[in-house]
Amino acid sequence: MNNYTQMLRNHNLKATPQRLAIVDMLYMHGHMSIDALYEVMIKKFSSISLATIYKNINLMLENTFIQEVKLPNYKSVYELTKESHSHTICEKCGKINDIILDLNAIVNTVSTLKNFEISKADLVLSGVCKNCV
Amino acid sequence: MNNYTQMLRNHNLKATPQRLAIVDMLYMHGHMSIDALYEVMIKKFSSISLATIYKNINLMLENTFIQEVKLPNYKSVYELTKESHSHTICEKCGKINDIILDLNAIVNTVSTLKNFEISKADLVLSGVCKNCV
DNA sequence: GTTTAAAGGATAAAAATTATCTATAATCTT
DNA sequence: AAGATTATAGATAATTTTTATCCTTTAAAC
Ligand SMILES: [Mn+2]
Ligand SMILES: [Mn+2]
Ligand SMILES: [Zn+2]
Ligand SMILES: [Zn+2]
Repeated sequence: MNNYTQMLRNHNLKATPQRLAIVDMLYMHGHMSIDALYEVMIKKFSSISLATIYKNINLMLENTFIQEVKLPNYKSVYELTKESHSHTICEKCGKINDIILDLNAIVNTVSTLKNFEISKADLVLSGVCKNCV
Repeated sequence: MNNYTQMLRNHNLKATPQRLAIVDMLYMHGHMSIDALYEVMIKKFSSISLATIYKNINLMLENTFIQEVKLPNYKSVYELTKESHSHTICEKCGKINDIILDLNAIVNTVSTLKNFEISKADLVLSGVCKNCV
């Protein structure tokens, strides 16, 4: 019994094959839109319903198993929750990459300057990746 | 003839009252969702169609008169294009604020480190504003 | 004022997301 | 291991969001 099975059960969620496959796909592909997820899932479960994808994505979001990443000009993608990080997205090829950046300086500046208690910083850097120049 | 009239005409867009009102509302309110915009517009134009809002928002986005701001847990809001800036959003009251931050250090780091040519940096800081602590 | 091209409003259509319902499968209990 | 219990998958409908179409009106050019 793998750790995602256990993790799901700890939240009173049944470890169904569909659910574990979603987690698996997100683990393998990194960032996936609803459509992309449905496309790969239908190959494994020929009769899976799109509603099942939505229901599970929303459930996993509520339980913070996964995170939504909102991107300029693109549809949202979803990823397994991991260490807080930023994203780059290539405007040419659409490739999304994780990047761990130290935003403490900025966060602290804003906290003191604006008296704003920051709990989360979402940063997306758009541009052109090295493969597309 | 105000400057937005001229600006629209320069892009071969007719300066209709509806269009100018949208610009006006965005100027006054700062950041508005489609729904919020429709709500205030219907007060001025009792028979305005929601389609008109969508059509104009999309048109103005294409012409970069306005920008879309994607926020975690909220619907997108739109604002007049101005100097590049970041946003704070209060998780308690939903208030969105502009904040001008120097992201050059980070942008440069990523550019050289990852060979990624950055054209835009979208940063949203979520937390609790001073009025909501 | 007349012309013409674009835009507004009404409405339908399409796309995206959520809700409902029932059979089934996962987990719990014994 | 068998039976009881409960959540969930899948089918489908409903709702919500966004876009397209069509015709009339209006802004801008002449
Ligand atoms: Mn990521
Ligand atoms: Mn802003
Ligand atoms: Zn690329
Ligand atoms: Zn607040």
